[in-house]
Amino acid sequence: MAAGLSIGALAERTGLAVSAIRYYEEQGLVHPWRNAGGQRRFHRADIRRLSFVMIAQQFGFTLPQIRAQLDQLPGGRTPSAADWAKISVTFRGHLDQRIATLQRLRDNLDGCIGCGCLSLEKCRLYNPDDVAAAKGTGPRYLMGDRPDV
Amino acid sequence: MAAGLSIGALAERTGLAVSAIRYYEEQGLVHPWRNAGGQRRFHRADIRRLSFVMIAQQFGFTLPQIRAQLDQLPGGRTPSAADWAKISVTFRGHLDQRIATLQRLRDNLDGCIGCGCLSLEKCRLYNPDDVAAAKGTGPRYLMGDRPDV
DNA sequence: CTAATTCCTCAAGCTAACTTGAGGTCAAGG
DNA sequence: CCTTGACCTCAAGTTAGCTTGAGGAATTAG
Repeated sequence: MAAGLSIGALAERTGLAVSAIRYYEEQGLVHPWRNAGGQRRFHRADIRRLSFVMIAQQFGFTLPQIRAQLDQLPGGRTPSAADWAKISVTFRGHLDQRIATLQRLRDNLDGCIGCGCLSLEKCRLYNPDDVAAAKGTGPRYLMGDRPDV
Repeated sequence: MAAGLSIGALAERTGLAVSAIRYYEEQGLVHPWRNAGGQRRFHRADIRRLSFVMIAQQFGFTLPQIRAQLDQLPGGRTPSAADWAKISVTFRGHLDQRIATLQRLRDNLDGCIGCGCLSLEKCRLYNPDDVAAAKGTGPRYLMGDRPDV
């Protein structure tokens, strides 16, 4: 024991699939070392790291975005509560933005209910400033509420 | 003229790519007819239909979900303003739900800032009731804020 | 009438975030 | 020591929402 967690143990602690953890390593979200036999060993702090990944995903962040956040954690030592709190504050900001955007959309919708104008050029919903308009040609993944890190 | 819009014309009016419109037809979101030469012809009302699709996507709806909404429009005649307004009301409901969910998440986050507990089992963020917990094995597409039509 | 557009149908490719499978190695219990 | 179970790598498959390309037909402008 105490020689680090195996990938299976980490999977059990986090609820993630083993394959998912391997994938996260590939994406630079965790950095396990290898034991003599070539198997991955993880710090216990990686439980927290992966939990953060799961939460951030629920908030709509992509893995590269999450990686950027995690990269701000100290490299040498185990991250402290204060380190995590700093990241949480950033998070809170993004959350506030998303809520505000949705509320603006809702208000616009309210203005449109009843008028049935949904498709008119004048309609603010049709081309809201909020939403990153026309990425390229089509509406490819333009989900307006993706946090824009 | 007046014999229906060509796919190119519709693309120009909506800002969508021609390929996207063909794809939407395949998904049952629009139902063009064919002219003598086999080319697609669209109703002018389809501009509105496609605009609705774009807006709904910004709200995070999937194409099947959007289709379900559109299928509620009258089949025989051109949808009236009242028909569209009815759909808008449904929309408004989903929006309200999403906003409420995000606000709950934010409140939970506030409770966690400073304590650095992000990964503890006790943390409400770690396993919020709101979020459809563990779909299957991994966190595959569990974005909590997808409207759950 | 002809050349340039536009349109048609497939089939295949793309991105994100993983999963599944094949074929083989390592570790732990009896 | 041997067997079982956990682990390894690498390639390919999955879903959503489209795009791109090939090869060919229809429409339209001059």
